[in-house]
Amino acid sequence: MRVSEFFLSTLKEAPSEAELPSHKLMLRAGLIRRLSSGLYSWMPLGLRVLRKVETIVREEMNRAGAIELLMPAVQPAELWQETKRWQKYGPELLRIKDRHERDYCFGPTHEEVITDIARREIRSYRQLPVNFYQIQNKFRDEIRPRFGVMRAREFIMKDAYSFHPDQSSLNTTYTRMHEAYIRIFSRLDLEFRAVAADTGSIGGTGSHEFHVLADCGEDSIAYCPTSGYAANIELAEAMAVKNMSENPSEPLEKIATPGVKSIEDVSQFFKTESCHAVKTLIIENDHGDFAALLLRGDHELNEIKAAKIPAVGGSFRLASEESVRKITGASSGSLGPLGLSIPLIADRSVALLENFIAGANEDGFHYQHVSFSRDLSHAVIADIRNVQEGDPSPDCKGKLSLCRGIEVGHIFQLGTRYSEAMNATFLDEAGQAKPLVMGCYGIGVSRIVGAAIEQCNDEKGIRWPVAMAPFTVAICPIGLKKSEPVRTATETLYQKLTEQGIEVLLDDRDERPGVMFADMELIGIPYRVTIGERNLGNGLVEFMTRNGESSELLALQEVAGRIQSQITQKNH
RNA sequence: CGGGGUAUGGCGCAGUCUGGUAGCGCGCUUCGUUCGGGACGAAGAGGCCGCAGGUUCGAAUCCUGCUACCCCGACCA
Repeated sequence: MRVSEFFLSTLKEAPSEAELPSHKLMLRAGLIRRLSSGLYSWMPLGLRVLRKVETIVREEMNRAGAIELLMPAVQPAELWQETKRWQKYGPELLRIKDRHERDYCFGPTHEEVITDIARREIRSYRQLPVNFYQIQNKFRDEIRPRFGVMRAREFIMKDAYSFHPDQSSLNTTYTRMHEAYIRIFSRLDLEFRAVAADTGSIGGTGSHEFHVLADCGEDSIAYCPTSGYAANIELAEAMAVKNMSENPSEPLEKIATPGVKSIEDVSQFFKTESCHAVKTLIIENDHGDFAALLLRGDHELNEIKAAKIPAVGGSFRLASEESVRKITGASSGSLGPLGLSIPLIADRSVALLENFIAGANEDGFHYQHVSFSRDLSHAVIADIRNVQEGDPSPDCKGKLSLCRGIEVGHIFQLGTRYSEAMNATFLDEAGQAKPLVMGCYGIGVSRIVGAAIEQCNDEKGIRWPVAMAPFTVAICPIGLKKSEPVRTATETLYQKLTEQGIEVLLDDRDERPGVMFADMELIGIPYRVTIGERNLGNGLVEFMTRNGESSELLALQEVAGRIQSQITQKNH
């Protein structure tokens, strides 16, 4: 491709809408342009990258035995009503009406549509297992779209749905998809991690997420370098941890603590560490039931874990100040577990405490020397906190570390949740109708592009992994208009590389070298060949890699071979 | 949804407090000189100052309402 026949649109300064390095670079390099909040056009250069990602995803899905199809983006409300998700999915579901006032939505995901296809098409166990996938635009009306293409409202997703006669067949496909995902992110040359995950609102029996590691990631990942354990912090099991400095229990004592409210105040007042205090959270669930959650002062509540405790009863929020007063007789800041008549749920680490401080449920008073075993033996003990750096790994083989990740893939074992709701059955060998067992597997294709830049950039711009670069090599001829030898050498090389199937971007603009170099570096082309009269006199051209590791003079005839060997080297 | 901020040419910004013919840098067009790391000179093009009302002889500027976009938050009693 010649720049004169392509469309490059680079900016020296990033538009003020962008904050994140990857977002700024995508705008500066002219990969995307914003239409509206969370809506982006893919410009020609960006589309080439997107297609690269799509191609790798498609190849690996095909290799893993999945079959491509394409479903409508707009879906009728009736299907969503069958699974009750028309109500449950909430405001993220973009609902639209047609001219007859009939309800539709723009699909945020396609379980309903694919299950509808399956119940019409699949009759016999002989047709199973089968795994369908598509690469398609989705729309999710995010609370707060941000980071450009990374949390856009309209985005491109690869979604696959598998159907099985039984769980063991699902397990086989699930494992195969897990392997396919590892191949995909490895081929894309990204630093990533597969982690055990919460199944969230989609539900089901097992789930893994794939995260591209980056500090700006919106997810926290807990992993154990020694055992290989890795899980989303939402799921990672928090083991009970004991305070080393714990003293044997002393008699309960009520202390006047005027103005002492937060855990920080408490530890200052009592001149101790926050791990010797317990915080009491009064929560209210969707049915109006209250409960008290007990956490060590230095620990954080994990809402997802807590919502699964029967005594909590599903999703919840902190109780209002009035409710808190009605239940405890005190205002927040003096709350404690003693004497409460609502269910008590204590974190595992709280249950080991023998000498802690807690509010007295009387404004301006705290207890010290509370003993869990003596005073709170009636409480439910559960894992309701987030793991912390240094916590023991759940497999007892090391200590956990934390890092941030961008979720680019998620696989689920769905079971029969959708097939039962939509009556999607097949006949087994005995002629019995059974619900189809399902799995689903998503990859955020457009998000991968942003995540890759977040991971691969420097002060000059993007540094694409070869696998997703819009072009593999840039040719920058110096004095193309003036110099006959430069022109001849440039055309010869361009022809040769093109014939070899290498994707070349020839900068045939009549620009000064600095402009060409800066642009090619900004848009992140992995290799660059500079052709100028200075070296051409000796039959040489300059070959350079984007990472700056090497810059060398090669004979013109050597270039194609060198690039070819660099690429194959990369693929191993 | 709560809090904060912004809106002036394609991009980045000044001008608003203190009302009086809309400016700077980059980019763009033309010509000339340059040409191995974002050149220089000259001449140009391009703006409903987010939208709607109001105040005023006069509004980018003051007042009211709206819209769009960005950031933080929606765990810590």
